[in-house]
Amino acid sequence: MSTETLRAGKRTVEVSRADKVFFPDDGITKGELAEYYRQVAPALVRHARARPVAAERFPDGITGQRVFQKNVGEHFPDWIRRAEVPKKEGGTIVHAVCDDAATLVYLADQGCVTPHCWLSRTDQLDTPDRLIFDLDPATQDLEQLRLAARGMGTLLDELGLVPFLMSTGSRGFHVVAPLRREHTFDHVRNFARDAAALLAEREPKALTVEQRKEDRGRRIFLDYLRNAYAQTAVAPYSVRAKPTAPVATPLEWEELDTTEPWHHTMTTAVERIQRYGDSWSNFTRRARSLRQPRQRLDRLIGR
DNA sequence: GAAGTAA
DNA sequence: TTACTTCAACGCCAT
DNA sequence: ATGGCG
Ligand SMILES: [Mn+2]
Ligand SMILES: [Mn+2]
Repeated sequence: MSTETLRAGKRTVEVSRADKVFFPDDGITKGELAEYYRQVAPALVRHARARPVAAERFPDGITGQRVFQKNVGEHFPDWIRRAEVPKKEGGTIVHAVCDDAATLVYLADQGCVTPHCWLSRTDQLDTPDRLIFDLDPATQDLEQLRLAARGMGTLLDELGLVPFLMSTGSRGFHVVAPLRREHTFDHVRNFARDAAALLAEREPKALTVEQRKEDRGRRIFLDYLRNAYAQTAVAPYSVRAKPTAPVATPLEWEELDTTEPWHHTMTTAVERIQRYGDSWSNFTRRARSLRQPRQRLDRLIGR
């Protein structure tokens, strides 16, 4: 039954129904999805290693049912690392940990189009090592979107953090800053909320932090709520479940004005990495404490 | 996608 | 064997 | 406590 065998580093992973079409508009198969993850694994894993991962699965392709899976299945092979993580209000979840190419290939075989990673690592689940702003547009206005991303990047830079940019493959961008693991999610989220609210106050017609869609109107939602325990963000270089198979792609800030959020795809992302490497290669080295940024932000908002 | 049950 | 069903998340916030 | 939201 068209089972393919992929070598991924140390492991050999079987991909069942490798010729099953997952992206009907593009003819992309599950086998090609698995092969994609094998190829980008070195770059992807550098950003995802040691993090609990949730799998956004489409067992019958992207036009079929969507499943968001956290617990590893009983049938998962024993070489996939697991982390038993407490839920906020009791109970636990046994997550897979996104540690190597073979795990990504195995998840692809399970129909996982998009892996979603925690913002913290298994050895310190309560203290995130990244701060994320998820810019979600309500319209196709790229001008406003770029203004928002540039504004957030500039603000973080002025506060003493080092912002990085990623196109999500969907409609927006992520602006992400690496952190020293000194603060809890609650503290980081408070900072994120204050920064986002400040920006929204400066551009009230273009930006908002309102949660309810109805209250956002046509404004861009500065989603700071991703900065919470057990919340996730699409992994860099992950594929999105949309026609063209777009890819969440780390960018240079210089590319913001010329790159659409959905520009890169399974095909171009591989070429991009081969030619230019990973735009976030220095991400970890740019980690900063939130202490001074917190004080500077307090001053900016008048405290 | 995997596993269980009914036919 | 095939056909079919079921299951596979959770935290924050506003109300 | 519930529902929207991502
Ligand atoms: Mn199925
Ligand atoms: Mn988003």
